[in-house]
Amino acid sequence: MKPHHITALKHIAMLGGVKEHVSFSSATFGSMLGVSQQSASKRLLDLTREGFISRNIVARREQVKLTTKGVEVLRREFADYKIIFEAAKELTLTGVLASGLGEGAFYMRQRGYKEQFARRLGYEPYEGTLNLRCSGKDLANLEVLRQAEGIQIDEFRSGGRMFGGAKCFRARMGSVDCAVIIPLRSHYSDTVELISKFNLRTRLGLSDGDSLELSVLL
Amino acid sequence: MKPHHITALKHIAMLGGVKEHVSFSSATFGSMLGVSQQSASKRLLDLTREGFISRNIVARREQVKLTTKGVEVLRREFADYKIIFEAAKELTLTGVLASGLGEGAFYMRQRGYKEQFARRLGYEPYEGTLNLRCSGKDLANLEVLRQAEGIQIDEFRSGGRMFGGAKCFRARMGSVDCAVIIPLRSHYSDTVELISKFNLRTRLGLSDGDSLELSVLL
DNA sequence: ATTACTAAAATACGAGTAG
DNA sequence: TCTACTCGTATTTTAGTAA
Repeated sequence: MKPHHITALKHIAMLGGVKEHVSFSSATFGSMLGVSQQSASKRLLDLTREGFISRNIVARREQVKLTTKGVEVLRREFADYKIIFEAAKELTLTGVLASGLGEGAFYMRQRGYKEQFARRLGYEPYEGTLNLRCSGKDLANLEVLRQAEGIQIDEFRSGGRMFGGAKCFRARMGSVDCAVIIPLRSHYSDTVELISKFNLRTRLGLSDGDSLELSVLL
Repeated sequence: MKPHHITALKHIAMLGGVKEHVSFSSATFGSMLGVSQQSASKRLLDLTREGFISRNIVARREQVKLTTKGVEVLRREFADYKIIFEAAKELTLTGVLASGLGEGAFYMRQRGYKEQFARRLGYEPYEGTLNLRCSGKDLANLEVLRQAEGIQIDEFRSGGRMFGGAKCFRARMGSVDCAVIIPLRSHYSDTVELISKFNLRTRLGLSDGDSLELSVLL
């Protein structure tokens, strides 16, 4: 991703291209970026080809909107600036408790993970995870976590397959300690997994759809 | 300011170059930016020449820190992203009441300003201003205001001199309506002026050094 | 080890212009 | 009008290398 492509995306976003299709001519766009109509046109072509924006050229007017991939790029940038200027040691993440697939429990039963969590977090987590689904402003905070270092959990091999690495962050939900897990080699997701020494669901009386707020240590 | 220079500044900032001198080789810097050592070296030369960073090359290790001008560039970028993702209609600005130079009152007595404020804000402001000095996180919010459109106050000529244009934003301090004024053609400042229908100083019993919080409408 | 010069290669740019 | 092509020029990049 080249700097001038990020700048171009940013300008489209500032016109409202994150939420809806926006219209502008390539000449106008050029003067926003401080380049010629021709270069602006090329930027739009490049961004389209690489899947960062979608275009509908209807009649005269051109309609441009950022794709999810395009928005992601900007969210990542935003997260960088948050780290620079808000260098917070703590971050509040809110989201909705999503129904798990029981998958989390499978992973948490693996010795390779169990041992690492025990060693790095100081406790052996309950065999099960909560899924926290974030939206809006919290997606940007999630991005801050993705950029941040966190506590490393290494990948390992067991039973003939690989179990991927992850990083985790200590957090508190109410008065209960827990940890946020972010898989290392995964594509973008609006959902993170929470683990804790306890069965958070029963201990805090949670059910799917509940709104959760946690403060995460960076 | 070229996009790749902004990216370079951002990376220096992420290493901590906003607050203190940081060390890294041009080769390391190059791999951070995804360019060669030679290009990274050139970036550092360019940024130095243009006054965005200061360098001390002592012995082997190089010390780099962003200048005020450099930090400003990034704050402006950050403000853009805030506008994109936080598209807030309202913004909270906090700061400290700074002693005015009496200058504000001079300007507020000018008919050219008085009339425009009366027309655009719906009231004729008290002849005097408060100076609000911002710091830290609020400087970024100030930058959001500078990027935002606001209510235009046009420049005018009177008594053989020009009075510059400005933009203002409706705001509330506690339960009192007021407005934040941002001069259009001025260099960076951490201080904004507040006007109101009332003498805010006496009405709210304010004195220099008091901490103020206002919610500003964008 | 470094940084940064020179020169050649690669890339980006915009004028002209077609569709 | 508009977008986006070609193509000559300008800028940027990097390899090689000096200090």
